[in-house]
Amino acid sequence: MGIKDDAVEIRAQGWRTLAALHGLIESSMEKALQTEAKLSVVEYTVLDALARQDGWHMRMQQLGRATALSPSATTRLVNRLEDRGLLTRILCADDRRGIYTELTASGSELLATAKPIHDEALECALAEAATLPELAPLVEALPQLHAVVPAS
Amino acid sequence: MGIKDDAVEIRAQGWRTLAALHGLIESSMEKALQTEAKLSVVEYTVLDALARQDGWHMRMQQLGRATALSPSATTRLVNRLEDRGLLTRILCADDRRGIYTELTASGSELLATAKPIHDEALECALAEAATLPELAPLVEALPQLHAVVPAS
DNA sequence: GATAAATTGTTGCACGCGCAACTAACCAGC
DNA sequence: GCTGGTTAGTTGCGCGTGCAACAATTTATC
Repeated sequence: MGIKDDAVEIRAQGWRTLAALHGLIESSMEKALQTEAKLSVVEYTVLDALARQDGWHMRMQQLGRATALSPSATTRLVNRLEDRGLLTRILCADDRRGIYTELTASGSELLATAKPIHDEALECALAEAATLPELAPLVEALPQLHAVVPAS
Repeated sequence: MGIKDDAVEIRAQGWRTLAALHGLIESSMEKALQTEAKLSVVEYTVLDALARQDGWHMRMQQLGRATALSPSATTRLVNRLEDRGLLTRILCADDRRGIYTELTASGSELLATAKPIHDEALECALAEAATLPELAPLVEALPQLHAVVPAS
């Protein structure tokens, strides 16, 4: 039974580390994006996700899953961004319940100016986290997750 | 310059994975703890952190850092838990600005009943995440972070 | 084709959060 | 001891979020 308890404790420890690093990055990135681009982290996430689809449309539900947000929060998030002219709703023809969203020109423009801010805040937060002994292992493990397969 | 861009993109990818996994775990654990123990995730985190100090006292500020919460949120979080009789404020004598918090008996009791719920929700969420190809690598990397050094 | 069931997205409401401004207590320097 | 500056914790306020209930559309069953 000791072995099983160990597994539980190891998972809990990993989760605490994950949550701590997430909180550190998110809060510092939130401030940077908010003051320099008038964007919250989730708003940036949406713009970035839409841009990454590149011409492909995303439904509200996919947006909700990509941001871990409830349907209602997704609705209002899209409302805010639409009111600012950063994206547009597109009723899709084959399923009239569904709603696609698409970046506008000023949306991709704002994303382009926000990306360097996002990237720098991320690098900065990771550097700070690397100095904390309980977070350093996770910081070092992150880049190795999606290791590039050496070109053949 | 391509190399530097790669590093930025790899960091961003790691951050997206981290955020996605965090959101998945947090939202599923939130529901479990909320319905079965009337506790939010942060509230559980506080009780757990206090219990882990085991007799040692924590200041509000430390609590705020442990939960990545603002000072005001920390105050109200402690208020809620104190109103429910789960912890008590203790004015500390040598610095009369500082406030220590301590688990009450019913606080540790509730924590004891909530821990299995927390652990099971975590295991369940990790299992689900392991089935998603973009999250699986991080799920597998987590337990290895604080690897036990083989006894010499 | 009509009805039931499931799915998609939107609104009313209460609640927890961060920011800014504030009070209280400590800590220089003199 | 008193003044200026810093730190710890608390409140007012606006805002974003989840939950539950809802309207609109699709899909299944007969």
